[in-house]
Amino acid sequence: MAKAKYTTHLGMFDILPDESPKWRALENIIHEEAAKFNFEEIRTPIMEQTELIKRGVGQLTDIVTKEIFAFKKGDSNYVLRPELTAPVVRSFVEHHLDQRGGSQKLYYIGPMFRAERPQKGRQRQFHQFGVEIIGSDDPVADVECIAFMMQIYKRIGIKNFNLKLNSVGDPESRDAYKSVLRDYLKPHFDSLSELSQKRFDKNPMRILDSKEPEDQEFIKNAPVISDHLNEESARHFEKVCDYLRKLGIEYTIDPLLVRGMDYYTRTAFELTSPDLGSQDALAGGGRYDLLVQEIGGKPTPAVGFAAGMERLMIACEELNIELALPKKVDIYIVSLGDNARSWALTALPKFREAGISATMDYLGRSMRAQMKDANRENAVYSIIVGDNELEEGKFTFRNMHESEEESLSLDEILTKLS
RNA sequence: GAGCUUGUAGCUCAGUUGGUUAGAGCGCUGGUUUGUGGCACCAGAGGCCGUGGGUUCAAAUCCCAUCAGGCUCCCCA
Repeated sequence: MAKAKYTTHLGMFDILPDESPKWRALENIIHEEAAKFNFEEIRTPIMEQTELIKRGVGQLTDIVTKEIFAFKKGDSNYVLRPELTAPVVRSFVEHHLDQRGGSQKLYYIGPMFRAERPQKGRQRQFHQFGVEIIGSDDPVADVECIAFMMQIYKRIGIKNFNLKLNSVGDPESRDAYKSVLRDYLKPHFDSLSELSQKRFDKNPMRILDSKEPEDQEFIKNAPVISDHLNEESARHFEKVCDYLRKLGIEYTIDPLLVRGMDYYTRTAFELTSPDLGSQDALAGGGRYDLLVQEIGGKPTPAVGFAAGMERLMIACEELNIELALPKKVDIYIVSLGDNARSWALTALPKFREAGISATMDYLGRSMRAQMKDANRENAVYSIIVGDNELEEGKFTFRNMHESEEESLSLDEILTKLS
């Protein structure tokens, strides 16, 4: 139907009234669980300085090189945020949040923007929730972060997933590993895919992530970073694994897990689901001990994750999980005639003040049509008002599910419902 | 950026080898005792058959172009 003159942009979608309750339900779950973890919400602007995203996410990442929506206005370069770790860190540095004391345990919910080709589970405007714990390098922080992430899926009832874990090492370990990896790949350089050849110098670890068929043979036998971690990184990683086991959180170590953002150090993890199809990552994250400094703050360790909300909802649909209860309204006032209509209008606030949801017909329809409407709106009770009822001061109070009626005054109805 | 694929009512889709006023289900509106919903029945509204061009006596149907979706690769949430 290319009939509508104005439409949403490619890959951007309206959340319509039939869908919004499940979004609110999901958001409520996130807020409630975050409160249990004592995480605090942070909200940052939809737009950031382009330079922040380039520095934070990494100049050479796909996100920055081809997926950002950026424009210039006056002397400023604006970018629609493609992720929230860099903006949260910016906020942390800008407002000296370290001065609040301790480590900052922050969470967020909101839209992100990436100019990709849309497909199932991938949109240009999509929504994430996530956590950033800034100021602790204790493995406890890594594990609390993962535990929160898992708790959301557990509470919703998504059980079918795979938590993949790896350590990408600190800079020292990583440099050592990179040269080992280059030495290993060098003899095969000409056989590598074009993309991997490009990555060879700047970021050879990303080659491990390659899905090009010609690379697979070399990836399979490549040296593994866990054999090249320095003592500190290795100990940190062991602790993380150990704590996860103690919490009963299952994981698999995936030595090939390398994440797309440049800022990750040491712990990296990804949660995938077999219910999602080709875009199977539900959530991903890791430690980024260098980012705060990169953005201009004091050296400060941090760890976080981000989870895709649309993907979570796709998984719910696959599993027939209903996030939201069916809609309903407590009272629907069916009115006949002008006097009854104005009575209805003035009765509505009395219910609402008592915490009872109440509505009426706005179209002056027939009684039958109003009853149909009450049914469609899933009214628990209807109140039928006509001239007879107005004279007697008693109204027909109908239980829509039981199909039982009684004649009551407004006060009697209110008492009955409270 | 590349490959595949689809465009017919608000939604999901039928439309036979091109042939009279383009169909169904759901949804919507009204009605079946003028004051009672869900079920059933009846009726109605709603389509430049994505757009433009071509072939033909005749095109939703064939051809070309174009636009817009969807899926996949890549990458990620």
